Amino acid sequence: MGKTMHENAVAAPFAAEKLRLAGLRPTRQRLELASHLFGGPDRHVTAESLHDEVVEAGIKVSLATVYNTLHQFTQAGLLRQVIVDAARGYFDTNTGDHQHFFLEDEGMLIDIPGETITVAGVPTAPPGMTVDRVDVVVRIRRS
Amino acid sequence: MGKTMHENAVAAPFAAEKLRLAGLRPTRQRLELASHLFGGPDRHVTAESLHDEVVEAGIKVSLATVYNTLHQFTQAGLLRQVIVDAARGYFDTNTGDHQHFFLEDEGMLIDIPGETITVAGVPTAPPGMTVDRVDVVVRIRRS
DNA sequence: AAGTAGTTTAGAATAATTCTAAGTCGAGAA
DNA sequence: TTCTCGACTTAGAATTATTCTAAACTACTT
Ligand SMILES: [Mn+2]
Ligand SMILES: [Mn+2]
Ligand SMILES: [Zn+2]
Ligand SMILES: [Zn+2]
Repeated sequence: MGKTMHENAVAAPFAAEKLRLAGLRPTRQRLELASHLFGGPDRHVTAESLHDEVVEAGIKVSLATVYNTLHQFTQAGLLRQVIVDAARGYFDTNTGDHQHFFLEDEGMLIDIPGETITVAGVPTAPPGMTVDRVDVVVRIRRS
Repeated sequence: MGKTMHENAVAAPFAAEKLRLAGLRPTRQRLELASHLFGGPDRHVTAESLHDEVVEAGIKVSLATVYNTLHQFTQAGLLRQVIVDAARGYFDTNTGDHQHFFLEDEGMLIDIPGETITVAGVPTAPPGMTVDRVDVVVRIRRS
C-alpha cells in the first residue's frame, strides 16, 4: 500500500537521463518534478500549480525549490516561459516552435502547432539587435 | 516665473474634451496625466514610469491615482495594455491595430505599424469562445 | 451656498517571486 | 565505507508590482 521502490522506478530512469544531460544533479525533488512535467503529454504550469500538484501527490518540496527548478530547467532548454499574463508566469514543456491560445477568463493556455500560424513581414530588428523570437498569442474569451 | 494659467491652457482643452467624451470628470490629476500621455506622439508607459515623469514635472499625484487613471483610460478605450513582461504592465497610447518589438534588455517597446506584419492561419477559437485579439511580440536583444 | 456622488490618497494589504543563510545531500576521493 | 565539499533545499524574510480601504476632498447640480 505504501509507495514501493518499484513504483518510483517507472518514471525515474528517463527523468534522470534528462537531468544528467542538462548537467543537473538528479536530486529527489528534481526527479519528482521532472516526472510530473515530462512524464506525460506536453503541458503548461505555473510555479504554484505545479507545487500544489506535487504536494497533493504526497511529495515534499518547497515552493522555492519549484521556482528554482523551473528556472534551471528553462536555462537547460527543457522548458520555456510563456508570457501572457502580467500577474503570473507560465512554463511550457513544449519547447518547439508553436503558438498559444490564451483563455483570459480561466488563465489557461492551449497550444497551436507551429505550422498552423504564419507570420509574414516581420521587420528586421533595429541595428545592433537580433530577433530572439516571435510570439503570437491568440487571446480568447467566452462569447 | 511660476506657472501661469495661460501656460496650462495649452494642453488642457483637448485633454478635457477627451475626458468629457469618456465620461470622466476632468480633475486636475486626470488632465495632467492626459496631457502627458496624449500631448505628443504615441508612447508606452508603466504606472511607475508615468508617475515618476509627472512628479518630476512638479505635479502632485499619487501612484494609486496613476494606477486608477491608467485603468480608467484603458476602460474608456483611450489606452490599451500590452503584456510582454511578467513583472511589469505596460500601457500604450496607440490603441489601433499594431504590433511590438520588445527590447528584453531595456524593457522597452517599439511599435510595428499594423500593416507591416501579417498573421495567417489563426485557427478558429474553441466552441463557445471568440478571439479577442491576436498579439504579436517580436522579442529582440543586443547581438 | 449646500448636497452628493465621484475622486484622490496615505497607508495597509495582497500576491508573485526572489533572496538569505543555515542545514542537508550527492558523488567522487581516499 | 567513510570523508569531504560543493551543490542543493528550504523556512522565512524581503522585494516588487499592484490593489484595497476608508477618510478627506472636489466637481458639478440644484
Ligand atoms: Mn510578478
Ligand atoms: Mn504583478
Ligand atoms: Zn505551449
Ligand atoms: Zn504600441
